[in-house]
Amino acid sequence: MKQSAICPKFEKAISLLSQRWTALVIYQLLSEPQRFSEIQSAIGISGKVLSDRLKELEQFGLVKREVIPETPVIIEYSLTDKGKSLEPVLKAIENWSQTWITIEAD
Amino acid sequence: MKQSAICPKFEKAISLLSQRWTALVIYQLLSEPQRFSEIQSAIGISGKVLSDRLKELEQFGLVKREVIPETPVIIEYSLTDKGKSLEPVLKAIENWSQTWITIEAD
DNA sequence: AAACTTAGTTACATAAAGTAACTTAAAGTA
DNA sequence: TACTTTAAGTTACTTTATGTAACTAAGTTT
Repeated sequence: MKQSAICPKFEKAISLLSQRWTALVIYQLLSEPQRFSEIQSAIGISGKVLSDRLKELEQFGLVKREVIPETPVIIEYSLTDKGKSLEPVLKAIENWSQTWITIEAD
Repeated sequence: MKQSAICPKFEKAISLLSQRWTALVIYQLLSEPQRFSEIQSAIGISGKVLSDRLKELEQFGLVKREVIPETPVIIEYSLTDKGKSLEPVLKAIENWSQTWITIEAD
Protein backbone atom coordinates (compact mmCIF):
# COMPACT_ATOMS: atom_id res chain seq x y z
CA MET A 1 0.00 0.00 0.00
CA LYS A 2 2.05 2.94 -1.25
CA GLN A 3 0.55 5.99 0.28
CA SER A 4 0.03 9.42 -1.25
CA ALA A 5 3.16 11.02 -2.59
CA ILE A 6 0.96 13.98 -3.36
CA CYS A 7 2.39 17.26 -2.17
CA PRO A 8 0.24 18.72 0.60
CA LYS A 9 0.54 22.21 -0.83
CA PHE A 10 -0.72 21.04 -4.16
CA GLU A 11 -3.48 19.11 -2.49
CA LYS A 12 -4.54 22.17 -0.57
CA ALA A 13 -4.58 24.28 -3.71
CA ILE A 14 -6.65 21.67 -5.48
CA SER A 15 -9.13 21.39 -2.67
CA LEU A 16 -9.56 25.16 -2.75
CA LEU A 17 -9.95 25.39 -6.48
CA SER A 18 -12.19 22.41 -6.80
CA GLN A 19 -14.80 23.80 -4.53
CA ARG A 20 -17.79 24.73 -6.58
CA TRP A 21 -17.85 28.39 -7.64
CA THR A 22 -14.47 29.29 -6.22
CA ALA A 23 -12.65 29.47 -9.54
CA LEU A 24 -15.49 31.33 -11.21
CA VAL A 25 -15.61 33.93 -8.46
CA ILE A 26 -11.89 34.53 -8.77
CA TYR A 27 -12.15 34.64 -12.53
CA GLN A 28 -14.91 37.16 -12.27
CA LEU A 29 -12.91 39.39 -9.94
CA LEU A 30 -9.90 39.16 -12.24
CA SER A 31 -11.48 41.67 -14.59
CA GLU A 32 -12.21 44.27 -11.91
CA PRO A 33 -13.27 44.75 -8.30
CA GLN A 34 -16.95 44.14 -7.93
CA ARG A 35 -19.88 44.29 -5.60
CA PHE A 36 -21.72 41.34 -4.17
CA SER A 37 -24.70 41.64 -6.45
CA GLU A 38 -22.57 42.09 -9.55
CA ILE A 39 -20.73 38.85 -8.94
CA GLN A 40 -23.99 37.18 -8.15
CA SER A 41 -25.70 38.09 -11.38
CA ALA A 42 -22.61 37.63 -13.51
CA ILE A 43 -22.01 34.02 -12.60
CA GLY A 44 -25.45 32.97 -11.39
CA ILE A 45 -24.54 31.91 -7.88
CA SER A 46 -26.95 32.03 -4.96
CA GLY A 47 -26.50 34.67 -2.28
CA LYS A 48 -25.92 32.05 0.33
CA VAL A 49 -23.11 30.27 -1.41
CA LEU A 50 -21.52 33.48 -2.65
CA SER A 51 -21.49 34.73 0.89
CA ASP A 52 -19.81 31.52 2.05
CA ARG A 53 -17.27 31.58 -0.75
CA LEU A 54 -16.31 35.18 -0.24
CA LYS A 55 -15.73 34.57 3.44
CA GLU A 56 -13.54 31.58 2.69
CA LEU A 57 -11.62 33.43 0.01
CA GLU A 58 -11.10 36.32 2.36
CA GLN A 59 -9.82 34.02 5.07
CA PHE A 60 -7.57 32.41 2.56
CA GLY A 61 -6.16 35.80 1.67
CA LEU A 62 -7.28 35.72 -1.94
CA VAL A 63 -10.01 38.31 -1.74
CA LYS A 64 -10.29 41.62 0.05
CA ARG A 65 -13.60 43.05 1.25
CA GLU A 66 -13.73 46.78 1.38
CA VAL A 67 -16.43 49.05 2.67
CA ILE A 68 -16.46 52.23 0.68
CA PRO A 69 -18.26 54.93 2.65
CA GLU A 70 -19.97 56.56 -0.27
CA THR A 71 -23.59 57.23 -0.17
CA PRO A 72 -25.03 54.69 -0.33
CA VAL A 73 -22.27 52.57 1.07
CA ILE A 74 -20.57 50.27 -1.41
CA ILE A 75 -19.04 46.97 -0.48
CA GLU A 76 -16.38 46.08 -2.94
CA TYR A 77 -14.66 42.77 -3.37
CA SER A 78 -11.30 42.60 -5.04
CA LEU A 79 -8.41 40.21 -5.44
CA THR A 80 -5.31 40.47 -3.33
CA ASP A 81 -1.91 39.82 -4.90
CA LYS A 82 -2.29 36.22 -3.94
CA GLY A 83 -5.64 36.18 -5.67
CA LYS A 84 -4.31 37.87 -8.77
CA SER A 85 -1.50 35.36 -8.91
CA LEU A 86 -4.05 32.76 -9.90
CA GLU A 87 -4.51 34.44 -13.24
CA PRO A 88 -2.17 32.04 -15.08
CA VAL A 89 -4.13 29.12 -13.71
CA LEU A 90 -7.43 30.52 -14.88
CA LYS A 91 -5.96 31.47 -18.23
CA ALA A 92 -4.61 27.97 -18.66
CA ILE A 93 -8.09 26.61 -18.09
CA GLU A 94 -9.55 29.16 -20.46
CA ASN A 95 -7.06 28.21 -23.12
CA TRP A 96 -7.66 24.55 -22.70
CA SER A 97 -11.39 25.02 -22.91
CA GLN A 98 -11.12 26.82 -26.24
CA THR A 99 -9.25 23.96 -27.79
CA TRP A 100 -10.90 20.97 -26.23
CA ILE A 101 -14.42 21.76 -25.16
CA THR A 102 -17.27 21.62 -27.57
CA ILE A 103 -20.73 22.87 -26.91
CA GLU A 104 -23.40 20.86 -28.57
CA ALA A 105 -26.33 22.78 -29.95
CA ASP A 106 -29.67 21.26 -28.96
CA MET B 1 -28.95 43.40 -14.80
CA LYS B 2 -25.99 42.57 -17.04
CA GLN B 3 -26.04 38.88 -17.58
CA SER B 4 -23.12 36.43 -17.75
CA ALA B 5 -20.57 37.26 -20.40
CA ILE B 6 -18.85 34.09 -19.34
CA CYS B 7 -17.87 31.86 -22.21
CA PRO B 8 -19.82 28.60 -22.13
CA LYS B 9 -16.77 26.55 -23.02
CA PHE B 10 -14.86 28.02 -20.15
CA GLU B 11 -17.80 27.48 -17.87
CA LYS B 12 -18.01 23.86 -18.90
CA ALA B 13 -14.31 23.35 -18.31
CA ILE B 14 -14.61 24.94 -14.89
CA SER B 15 -17.57 22.84 -13.91
CA LEU B 16 -15.64 19.73 -14.88
CA LEU B 17 -12.47 20.69 -13.08
CA SER B 18 -14.18 21.97 -10.00
CA GLN B 19 -15.87 18.73 -9.28
CA ARG B 20 -14.29 17.20 -6.26
CA TRP B 21 -11.51 14.70 -7.08
CA THR B 22 -11.56 15.23 -10.83
CA ALA B 23 -8.36 17.24 -11.00
CA LEU B 24 -6.55 14.92 -8.61
CA VAL B 25 -7.52 11.85 -10.60
CA ILE B 26 -6.21 13.43 -13.78
CA TYR B 27 -3.07 14.57 -12.02
CA GLN B 28 -2.52 11.09 -10.75
CA LEU B 29 -2.90 9.55 -14.19
CA LEU B 30 -0.52 12.09 -15.65
CA SER B 31 2.42 10.19 -14.26
CA GLU B 32 1.39 6.83 -15.70
CA PRO B 33 -1.57 4.59 -16.49
CA GLN B 34 -2.92 3.05 -13.36
CA ARG B 35 -5.37 0.57 -11.95
CA PHE B 36 -8.44 1.40 -9.95
CA SER B 37 -6.98 0.45 -6.62
CA GLU B 38 -3.76 2.33 -7.26
CA ILE B 39 -5.57 5.56 -7.90
CA GLN B 40 -7.73 4.91 -4.91
CA SER B 41 -4.91 4.47 -2.46
CA ALA B 42 -2.76 7.19 -3.98
CA ILE B 43 -5.27 9.97 -3.56
CA GLY B 44 -7.49 8.59 -0.82
CA ILE B 45 -10.79 8.62 -2.67
CA SER B 46 -13.62 6.21 -1.92
CA GLY B 47 -14.40 3.44 -4.38
CA LYS B 48 -17.83 4.83 -5.01
CA VAL B 49 -16.74 8.29 -5.99
CA LEU B 50 -13.73 7.06 -7.95
CA SER B 51 -16.01 4.82 -9.91
CA ASP B 52 -18.32 7.75 -10.65
CA ARG B 53 -15.46 10.03 -11.63
CA LEU B 54 -13.82 7.54 -13.92
CA LYS B 55 -17.10 6.99 -15.73
CA GLU B 56 -17.59 10.71 -16.17
CA LEU B 57 -14.04 11.24 -17.30
CA GLU B 58 -14.39 8.41 -19.76
CA GLN B 59 -17.59 9.89 -21.15
CA PHE B 60 -15.88 13.21 -21.39
CA GLY B 61 -13.10 11.64 -23.41
CA LEU B 62 -10.37 12.40 -20.92
CA VAL B 63 -9.73 8.91 -19.65
CA LYS B 64 -9.56 5.54 -21.35
CA ARG B 65 -10.46 2.31 -19.60
CA GLU B 66 -8.68 -0.74 -20.89
CA VAL B 67 -9.11 -4.37 -19.98
CA ILE B 68 -5.83 -6.16 -20.26
CA PRO B 69 -6.43 -9.90 -20.52
CA GLU B 70 -3.49 -11.01 -18.49
CA THR B 71 -3.93 -13.43 -15.77
CA PRO B 72 -5.38 -12.11 -13.58
CA VAL B 73 -7.12 -9.53 -15.69
CA ILE B 74 -5.90 -5.97 -15.27
CA ILE B 75 -8.06 -2.94 -15.74
CA GLU B 76 -5.96 0.01 -16.61
CA TYR B 77 -6.97 3.62 -16.70
CA SER B 78 -5.01 6.10 -18.74
CA LEU B 79 -5.35 9.60 -20.10
CA THR B 80 -6.35 10.25 -23.67
CA ASP B 81 -4.72 13.07 -25.61
CA LYS B 82 -7.47 15.32 -24.42
CA GLY B 83 -6.71 14.25 -20.88
CA LYS B 84 -2.99 14.76 -21.29
CA SER B 85 -3.63 18.20 -22.67
CA LEU B 86 -4.65 19.25 -19.18
CA GLU B 87 -1.10 18.92 -18.01
CA PRO B 88 -0.33 22.67 -18.31
CA VAL B 89 -3.38 23.43 -16.20
CA LEU B 90 -2.34 21.05 -13.47
CA LYS B 91 1.23 22.28 -13.62
CA ALA B 92 0.03 25.86 -13.30
CA ILE B 93 -1.84 24.91 -10.15
CA GLU B 94 1.17 23.01 -8.85
CA ASN B 95 3.38 26.00 -9.48
CA TRP B 96 1.00 28.36 -7.84
CA SER B 97 0.70 26.15 -4.81
CA GLN B 98 4.46 26.07 -4.28
CA THR B 99 4.64 29.84 -4.14
CA TRP B 100 1.47 30.74 -2.35
CA ILE B 101 0.28 27.93 -0.16
CA THR B 102 1.65 27.43 3.29
CA ILE B 103 1.07 24.41 5.42
CA GLU B 104 0.89 25.17 9.08
CA ALA B 105 2.46 22.66 11.40
CA ASP B 106 0.23 21.71 14.31
C1' DA C 1 -44.27 56.97 5.77
C1' DA C 2 -44.15 53.40 1.91
C1' DA C 3 -41.48 51.20 -1.30
C1' DC C 4 -36.90 50.07 -3.14
C1' DT C 5 -32.04 48.54 -3.12
C1' DT C 6 -27.94 46.25 -1.33
C1' DA C 7 -25.87 42.82 1.23
C1' DG C 8 -26.62 39.51 3.31
C1' DT C 9 -29.01 35.51 6.57
C1' DT C 10 -32.30 31.80 7.74
C1' DA C 11 -34.99 27.70 7.19
C1' DC C 12 -35.94 24.11 4.47
C1' DA C 13 -35.29 20.80 0.22
C1' DT C 14 -32.30 18.37 -2.86
C1' DA C 15 -27.98 16.62 -4.48
C1' DA C 16 -23.29 15.10 -3.84
C1' DA C 17 -19.83 12.71 -1.11
C1' DG C 18 -18.26 9.60 2.63
C1' DT C 19 -18.46 4.94 5.00
C1' DA C 20 -18.66 0.36 5.34
C1' DA C 21 -20.39 -3.85 4.12
C1' DC C 22 -21.36 -6.70 0.14
C1' DT C 23 -20.69 -8.91 -4.68
C1' DT C 24 -18.50 -11.28 -8.53
C1' DA C 25 -14.84 -13.53 -10.69
C1' DA C 26 -10.55 -15.49 -10.81
C1' DA C 27 -6.40 -17.39 -8.25
C1' DG C 28 -3.87 -19.15 -4.55
C1' DT C 29 -3.66 -22.14 -0.45
C1' DA C 30 -4.63 -25.99 2.89
C1' DT D 1 -12.23 -29.73 -3.12
C1' DA D 2 -13.27 -26.10 0.16
C1' DC D 3 -11.42 -21.74 2.09
C1' DT D 4 -9.29 -17.35 1.54
C1' DT D 5 -7.62 -13.47 -0.89
C1' DT D 6 -7.55 -9.77 -4.32
C1' DA D 7 -9.38 -6.52 -7.72
C1' DA D 8 -12.97 -3.85 -9.22
C1' DG D 9 -16.76 -2.33 -8.29
C1' DT D 10 -21.81 -1.72 -6.20
C1' DT D 11 -25.34 -0.97 -2.62
C1' DA D 12 -27.54 1.01 1.38
C1' DC D 13 -27.20 4.41 4.54
C1' DT D 14 -25.26 8.83 6.77
C1' DT D 15 -23.30 13.29 6.52
C1' DT D 16 -22.16 17.41 4.12
C1' DA D 17 -22.72 20.75 0.45
C1' DT D 18 -25.53 23.29 -2.48
C1' DG D 19 -29.92 25.32 -4.15
C1' DT D 20 -34.28 27.99 -3.31
C1' DA D 21 -36.96 31.28 -1.62
C1' DA D 22 -38.43 34.10 1.84
C1' DC D 23 -36.74 37.36 5.27
C1' DT D 24 -33.91 41.23 7.54
C1' DA D 25 -31.43 45.64 8.39
C1' DA D 26 -29.84 49.93 6.90
C1' DG D 27 -30.02 53.46 4.04
C1' DT D 28 -32.68 55.96 -0.23
C1' DT D 29 -35.91 57.55 -3.07
C1' DT D 30 -40.75 59.15 -3.76
